[in-house]
Amino acid sequence: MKKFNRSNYCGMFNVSNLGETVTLYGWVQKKRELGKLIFIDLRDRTGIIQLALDDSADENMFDVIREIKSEYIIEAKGVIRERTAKNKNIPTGEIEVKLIDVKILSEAQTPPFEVSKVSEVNEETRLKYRYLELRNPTVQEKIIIRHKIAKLARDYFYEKDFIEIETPILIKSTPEGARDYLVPSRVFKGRFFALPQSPQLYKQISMVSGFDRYMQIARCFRDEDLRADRQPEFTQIDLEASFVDMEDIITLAEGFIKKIYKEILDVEIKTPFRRMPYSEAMGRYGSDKPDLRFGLEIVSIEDIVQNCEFKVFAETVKAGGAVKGINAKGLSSLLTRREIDSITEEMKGCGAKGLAFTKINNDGTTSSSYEKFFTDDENRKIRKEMDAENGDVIFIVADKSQSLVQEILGILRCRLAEKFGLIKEEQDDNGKIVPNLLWVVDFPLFEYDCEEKRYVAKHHPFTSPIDEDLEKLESFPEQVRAKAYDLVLNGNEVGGGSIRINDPKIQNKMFSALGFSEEEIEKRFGFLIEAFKYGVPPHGGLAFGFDRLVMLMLGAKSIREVITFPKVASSAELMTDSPGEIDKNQLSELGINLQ
RNA sequence: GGCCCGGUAGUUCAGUUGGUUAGAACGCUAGCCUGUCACGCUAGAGGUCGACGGUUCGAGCCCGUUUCGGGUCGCCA
Repeated sequence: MKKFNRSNYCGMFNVSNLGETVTLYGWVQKKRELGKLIFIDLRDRTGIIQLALDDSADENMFDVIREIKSEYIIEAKGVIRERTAKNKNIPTGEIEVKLIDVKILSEAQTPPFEVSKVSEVNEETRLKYRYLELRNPTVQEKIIIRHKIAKLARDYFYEKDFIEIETPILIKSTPEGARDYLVPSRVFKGRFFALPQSPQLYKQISMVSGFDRYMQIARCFRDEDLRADRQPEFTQIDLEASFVDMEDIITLAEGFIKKIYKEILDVEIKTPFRRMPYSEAMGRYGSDKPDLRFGLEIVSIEDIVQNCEFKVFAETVKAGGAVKGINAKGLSSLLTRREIDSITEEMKGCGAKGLAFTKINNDGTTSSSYEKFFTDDENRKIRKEMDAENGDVIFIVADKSQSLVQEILGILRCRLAEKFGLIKEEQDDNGKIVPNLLWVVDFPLFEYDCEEKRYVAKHHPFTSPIDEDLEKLESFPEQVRAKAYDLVLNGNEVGGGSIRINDPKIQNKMFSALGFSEEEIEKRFGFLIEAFKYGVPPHGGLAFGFDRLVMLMLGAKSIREVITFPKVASSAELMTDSPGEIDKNQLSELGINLQ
């Protein structure tokens, strides 16, 4: 057996290598047999190169080549030569390798689908054979770009003197926020570790320790239901720094986003990014992560309808509720009655009591679910307020909950934009699509939890209030704004953080506003409070949702595309069939008895 | 937990008002083929129509249940 050494990767050769004798390793993408002339497309992670065998080769070579099938892994030795017939569709299409020797390194069963055609295959099948799907260059490229962004993150933050610190995966459960994944303790029967939802407390402790600037590409876990952009385990680019304010963190983050877009996509992003207070985002777009690439802003019509004959609207306003709408500009010809009905049903599914509409056709005729209850004057005013003209469709939602009305209209505007292609992408000077970036700021510090009947931290309990709102912390907690900031990219939350509390008095007020007892504080966060007693620098940080960021940069439809081994909606992993069953001995060792 | 969509050869799909033996393409197998690159030609194998139950003389098709996958609302400090 000859000892071969790899010359280079398949995709790295071109006409400058003519005449070179090379040794290649790769996967057989395709074999084309034309009698005594045989071609093989050999694939590795850099591309494809054609191997050629003609009757100048000896009979043994033909015997080996005839054995070779799709996805066999081979070692091929040959000479680079110019092709007789060139293929302009592939980068190596000018050249081919005239085979001198070939060896099968691994045979392969016929794969359940063709690696080159994975885009046509059902996702369930692809995920079961994820390793085959990942052989596809387009699929593989996303994982490689993910790697490149991770490298850029390390380069960028290392350069700025951030220290990468690993924090534990087995931690203490602090049941606030998302559901924890739990890990039973063998030694302490009946007690459990939790997997971190984020390294939040550890990164703050590392500030107490004086590391000053922390970064970690951290795996996080949340036992909640999945979405197209949400997995139960995901990765954050996690940051924390001491002696900084919100502006420092925002500038730092903007520099990072600018860098990765430039390096990966050659897109020029302008800084600073736009900022918008939470109240404005909710009021105009019905979302704390508004997509500003299209209009359809929310319009309030409480003033117009408060004294109208239509009781649903008038009484809602009298009860302190909201009546608001959006104008689906120019969509009347696309929004058939059936379409409107189906949208109405969908909005009901989101919690709307109903969805009132007025469709103004291009010829000026209208159909409306509510105009008959209003005077001509009132209808005129509503249309004027909505800026409605021929070709438009007005949608109105009424509810005693202001925020529900906003949120429903927020969902509606996104659905309409998506369905009817209303999104207008901005381009940079080179015609490349620029993402729409936005900081949402001035978040409320608290939000009221109807189920628990108490205030809960909107961000987390260590988020600092805005200085000027401090005095309201006890009197009007719902009015207190936080030094928190979320980064929104094309209507997706891709990062968020805050300046933390480092004054024990404020922290205590925060806890009491949250209704925590002394014992609860001690039990949940005792170690952090204790640590802070020994001195804590002013600090704050931010975490980017790494998977989501990669997904959006690559225009992927699902976060699963940028995670090498993702989970499906039920949170199962199809390739390994996890979670798996545990045998009785393992369970009894842990002191666990299943019902 | 709610709502919506889907499951038919290995893969992607078609399958008429419910009616004989469920089709096509790609892939696969065998044979032929010296410039292919979506190679071509010939022949062939391959199906518990997701599962269970019901209606019917008869079910891939209708009904119910269930399972798996996708989307979404709730949820995700």
